[in-house]
Amino acid sequence: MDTRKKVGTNIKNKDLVNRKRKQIIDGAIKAFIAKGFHKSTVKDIANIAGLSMGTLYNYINTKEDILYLVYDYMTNILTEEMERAMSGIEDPKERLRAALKQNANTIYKYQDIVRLLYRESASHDRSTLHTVLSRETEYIELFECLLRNCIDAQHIDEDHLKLAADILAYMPVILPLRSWSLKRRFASMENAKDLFIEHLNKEIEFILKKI
Amino acid sequence: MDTRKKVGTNIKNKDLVNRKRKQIIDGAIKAFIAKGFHKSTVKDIANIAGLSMGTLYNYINTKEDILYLVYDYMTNILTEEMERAMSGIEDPKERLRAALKQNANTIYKYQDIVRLLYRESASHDRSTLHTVLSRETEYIELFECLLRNCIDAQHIDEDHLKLAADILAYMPVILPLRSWSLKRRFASMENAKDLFIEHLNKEIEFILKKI
Amino acid sequence: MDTRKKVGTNIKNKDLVNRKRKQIIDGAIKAFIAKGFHKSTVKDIANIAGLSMGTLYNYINTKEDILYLVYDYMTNILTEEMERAMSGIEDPKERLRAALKQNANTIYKYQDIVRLLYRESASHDRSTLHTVLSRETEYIELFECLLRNCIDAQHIDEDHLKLAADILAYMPVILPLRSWSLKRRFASMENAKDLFIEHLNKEIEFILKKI
Amino acid sequence: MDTRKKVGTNIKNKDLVNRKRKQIIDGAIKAFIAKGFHKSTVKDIANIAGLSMGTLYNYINTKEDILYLVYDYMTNILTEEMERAMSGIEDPKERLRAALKQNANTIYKYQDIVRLLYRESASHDRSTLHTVLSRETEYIELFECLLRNCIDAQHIDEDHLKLAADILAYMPVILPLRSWSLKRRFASMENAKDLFIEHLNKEIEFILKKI
DNA sequence: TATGAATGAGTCTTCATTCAT
DNA sequence: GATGAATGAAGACTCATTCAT
Repeated sequence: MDTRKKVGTNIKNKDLVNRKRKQIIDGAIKAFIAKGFHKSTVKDIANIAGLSMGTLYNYINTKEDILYLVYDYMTNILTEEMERAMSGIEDPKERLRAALKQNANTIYKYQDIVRLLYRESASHDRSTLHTVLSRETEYIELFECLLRNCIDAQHIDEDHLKLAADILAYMPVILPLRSWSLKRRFASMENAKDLFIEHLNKEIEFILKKI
Repeated sequence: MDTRKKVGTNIKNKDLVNRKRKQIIDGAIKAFIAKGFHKSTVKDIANIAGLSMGTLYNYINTKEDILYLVYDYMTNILTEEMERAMSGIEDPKERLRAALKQNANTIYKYQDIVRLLYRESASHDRSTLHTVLSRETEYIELFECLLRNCIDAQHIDEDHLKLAADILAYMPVILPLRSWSLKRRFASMENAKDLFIEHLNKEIEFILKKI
Repeated sequence: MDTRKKVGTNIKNKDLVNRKRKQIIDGAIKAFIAKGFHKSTVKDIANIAGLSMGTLYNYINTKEDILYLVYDYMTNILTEEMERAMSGIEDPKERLRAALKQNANTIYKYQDIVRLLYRESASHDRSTLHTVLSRETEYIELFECLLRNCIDAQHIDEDHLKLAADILAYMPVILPLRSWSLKRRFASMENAKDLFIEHLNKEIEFILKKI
Repeated sequence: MDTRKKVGTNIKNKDLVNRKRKQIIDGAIKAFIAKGFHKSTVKDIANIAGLSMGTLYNYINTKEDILYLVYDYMTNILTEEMERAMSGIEDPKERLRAALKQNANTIYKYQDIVRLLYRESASHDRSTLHTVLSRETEYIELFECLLRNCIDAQHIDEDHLKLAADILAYMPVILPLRSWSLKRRFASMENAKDLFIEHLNKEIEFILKKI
């Protein structure tokens, strides 16, 4: 599975590429959050990123590349934060707990970006979309693996295990996707998030029993 | 709260408006599923709907109106199907079960449209977005009401009740939003859906205990 | 010179045609004054006139016909009012005075329409434009004739006579064309008009001497 | 009073903006004279100006901006030519004479543009129209000032002074607005213009006496 | 490498006119 | 004669991408 995609550039200096791309990503996130992908023009993005159009296009090939850079950036954060949260923990159940909690927290912290990426998932071109979906599956399988380690191998019901992984990985996305109603129905978004993590903890217990 | 929006038209004959709009909705759904909202031109939509551009514009004011018509259509289906599923059932718990099951089944049946509407939710103009989000909240409150009837009034923890409603209403959306990975990770989408509904049933039990 | 133009119609009944056309003219004037010729749609005009589009088009062939109907209506008023004002007056100088005064007063009274017709004079189609300009010349020649009767035939300087006619016919158009600044620079438009007519009277004297 | 309007542009290089706008103005004048403002498409204008549509739109925001650019161009010419004509002249009456003569000559020289601007004055958007009318008033006040200097302050009748300014500023517009009939009624347009200026000279004398 | 002006295909929307009922 | 729905050509404007400097 090809779960990475190379974005083309004219520039030789790798370091420079990384620095400028970070600038592009930051600008794009601001632009996309403000206006969405389609309503943000490449010029908007360049302006917010503090680059000229020509320079911007030295580091990408198409507007869609920018969306992918943001996607890649966010996915890396999610993965890294989760690994950081689990590092040093040995107990499988504790690892699972730590991973899920961190996952929810990261999604909450970056909710604007996550919401954006979900909404704009149809804006990737066909080949990028494949990469994105593959990477999503990879991410779910990570939870599947964590779950598997918590259960006696003989008793595993594969289907239930997979569904559990899917559901656990997916649920925190409620925070960005329903933030509007959550904000209105709870004291604050923070409050909703805390209640949700509390619920998630019980859910883990419940789910492990059912597999 | 204004949870409906009137779409403007030049046409006086109300019946005709309804008939033609159904045609527009059907065409738009096909077009949007094939290419997404932005990549579908108004001409595409008109052609697929079997109308001329001029005629199409006699029944709407802007391209975004078309998206709203689709949204309205789908929301009505969800509500009506749910009401149909509960009709005749008295027991609160059975009503809840029936509603949730039907909700999941409808979302599954119309997964292409639901996925579409989630993805294009950023394409509504500001005022329409407000309508859409208000209506979503209204929908969640419906589940809140169903849950409330299952629980002894004295023991209700309002926050947990609300969160439960949010989660239950939201969970089936996993079917359209993660269909790609579900398809790949399970025998079939149908299979994933059945497993999911099975899980949902247990989840109800679990959640009712926790409130 | 063809100083009239026939506007086509499907309708046989002449009386009906006249009645409906008056309705169209009234509606069109309201529409044109409010939005100008180009920004008024045929539908606007039909609505204001209290007709359906289909009916409207039974009495005209093109949108430009409507403008011509208004033009024709206004030109007839100008001519008739002037004739009425002169009727019974024998003395050439008095006839001239009466004509010029009435001309200014009519232009003032219908300033919105006159302004409109001047502004939209480029909107007539080529052949209609010819009619309009011919009719304008005819109108100026009317003043030429009135002037001629005031002067001893032997002393007439043809060029000065013609210029005098042009200027006298043209000057009152200052009222609609500069109404904006006149309103701001004088106590009222009415006041500006009175001053103007006063000036015109002296001007006649002055001009007659110079010819 | 805000008698200038800034037209928006994407281009940073001010010099370039001025050069390209002159090109646009020249092209627009040709197009508008040939077909009028409404019948000239933006593409027509761009083509005649030797620009691509995209480039054209880098120097303006709307089609109406083009009309305003032409208006601004013509108004500047009128003002500058008049100032040039008066420069070095001290005697108030001679200054007035020089100004009025130059005004008539400039209007005659640019009669196509002046006619155009009068006809299309309704095509400006609301806020631009205000600018245009304010600037017109400013222009009239210039004549008012010149007249005032010719008269003994004690004897000034303000109303007559203002009306005189209005009339003198307005009269030469007869040349473009009635050019069609003037051409037909006089040996040539040139001839009509000369007769008109001769008349204007006598008119000045007459008017100064009456104030 | 950086810049920003140039490009023109592509899109939404309008509206004068026609025509079936 | 009256109605109003249907039509589609036409036009203003946008914007991703390129390229000369």
